[in-house]
This record gives sequence, structure tokens and C-alpha cells, in this order.
Amino acid sequence: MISDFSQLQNNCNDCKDKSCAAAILHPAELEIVSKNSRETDFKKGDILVQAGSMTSNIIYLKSGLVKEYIKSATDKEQILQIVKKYTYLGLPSQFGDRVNHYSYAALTDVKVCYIDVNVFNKLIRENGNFAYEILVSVSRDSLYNFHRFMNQSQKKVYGRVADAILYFSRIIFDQESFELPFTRQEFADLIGVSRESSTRVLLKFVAEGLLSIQGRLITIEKMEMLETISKNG
DNA sequence: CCATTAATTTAGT
DNA sequence: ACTAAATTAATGG
Repeated sequence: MISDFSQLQNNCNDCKDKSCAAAILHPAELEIVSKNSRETDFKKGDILVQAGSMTSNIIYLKSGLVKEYIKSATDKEQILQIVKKYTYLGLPSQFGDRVNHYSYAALTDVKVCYIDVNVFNKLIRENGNFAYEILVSVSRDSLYNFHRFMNQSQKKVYGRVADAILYFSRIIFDQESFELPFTRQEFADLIGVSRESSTRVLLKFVAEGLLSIQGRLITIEKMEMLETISKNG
């Protein structure tokens, strides 16, 4: 297997998948990023980062979906969030520590860009607008996720399932009908309940006409009802 | 390369 | 935990 790596020079100026932050970089800065970054593909199911590993490169998600998760000592998985394209993975770990606190695995086939951490840090220090955009995205994430976890800790299974459905519909796909990128196990791991109770509720929602489900294809039929359940737990 | 079958994973009870 | 169904990997032509 012979690869010609010289063909792989990135051209960030022409990149159509730039982050909000990267979009405001000057051409000269993007030129530096081009020379210090590389695009790679991952297949569905591949692990991009293992929790506990050293942070080395900045990873930018260009396309596809990624789950951010941790495993407990007993190998139970807790999924923290789903990462959409056009976001950087694990910035809190990058800036807050030297090791990755979470693991990342591809839910779909995925394209990422590895960016040299020194170059990235230099941009943060030297370009305030860039740094500002990064800070905005990290803060939004953090606010949103905290609300999700706070809500979750107060709600029962019904509310949590409704939340997760709304999460996919509003945040991830922005549609009322979507293909779940998850197994039922992962769906349960996202909301912190057993697979059994999660499917039980899912099927109950179908029986009551709130949802229709064919395999992994989920369609919301009664949005208001779901919102009410989400609100009242 | 495609078709069968074996093995693993997933979903529901 | 167990079974059925579905998905994926291995085998052979």
C-alpha cells in the first residue's frame, strides 16, 4: 500500500467546510493552517479519541456525526452529547488539561481535520476575533449541555425519552423526521436509563400516536404532546 | 466479482 | 436473560 502524501497538502483557503472561527481568519493565517493540518476519513464505528489519551492535535469535524462519551468502571457507557459537523472536538480537554477527558467515536462515516495544536494556540493568542468565535462555540455547548443534564436528573424515563427525541429533532437534524444514528442501547446510554425501559417508553409513544418508528427512522407525529411530556417529566 | 452461509449485533419481551 | 431478526464477516466459486 503506497500512498503519495505529497498529494495531501490541505488548502484551507478553498475549504467549504470552515468553522465560524476559521471563516474569519486572514488568508495568510489560513495558509499556515494549510501547512499544519491534514484531512482524514473515519468509518462508522471507528474510535477517534480514547479518553485518557494525551491531547495532541486539534480535531475539527468536517462532516458526519460523532458521539462524545465516557465509560464507567463497569463498562457502562454514558453519552454526553452528539457532535455535529463544523465543530472542534474536545476543546475543554485541550485547554483545561493535557489528557482527553472524553472518548469520541464516529456514528457515521466522518471527515475530520487534524490541526497542529501549536498553530491553533498561536491563532487563539494572536487573533482575538478567532478566539472570540471559539469561546462562543465552547460556551454554547457548555450551557446547552448543562441544561440537558440538569433536566435529566430531575426527570423520569418518559421525560428523558421525550427530551432525547426533541434533542435529535431540533438540535441534531432540525427536522421532525430523522434516521436515528444510534442503536437502542446507545439511545438509552444518552439519557441514562436501561435499554429496556427506554424501548418500553418508545413503544408506548408509538402506541399513543406521538411518534412513528420504522427501524431507526423516527417521525414525530404530535410535537406539542412531546413538548408537554418533556416539560413535565 | 457475486452468492451462501456463518457469526455477531441488535431489538423486543 | 432469551429469542428472533438483522446486519456484517467469511468462505467458496
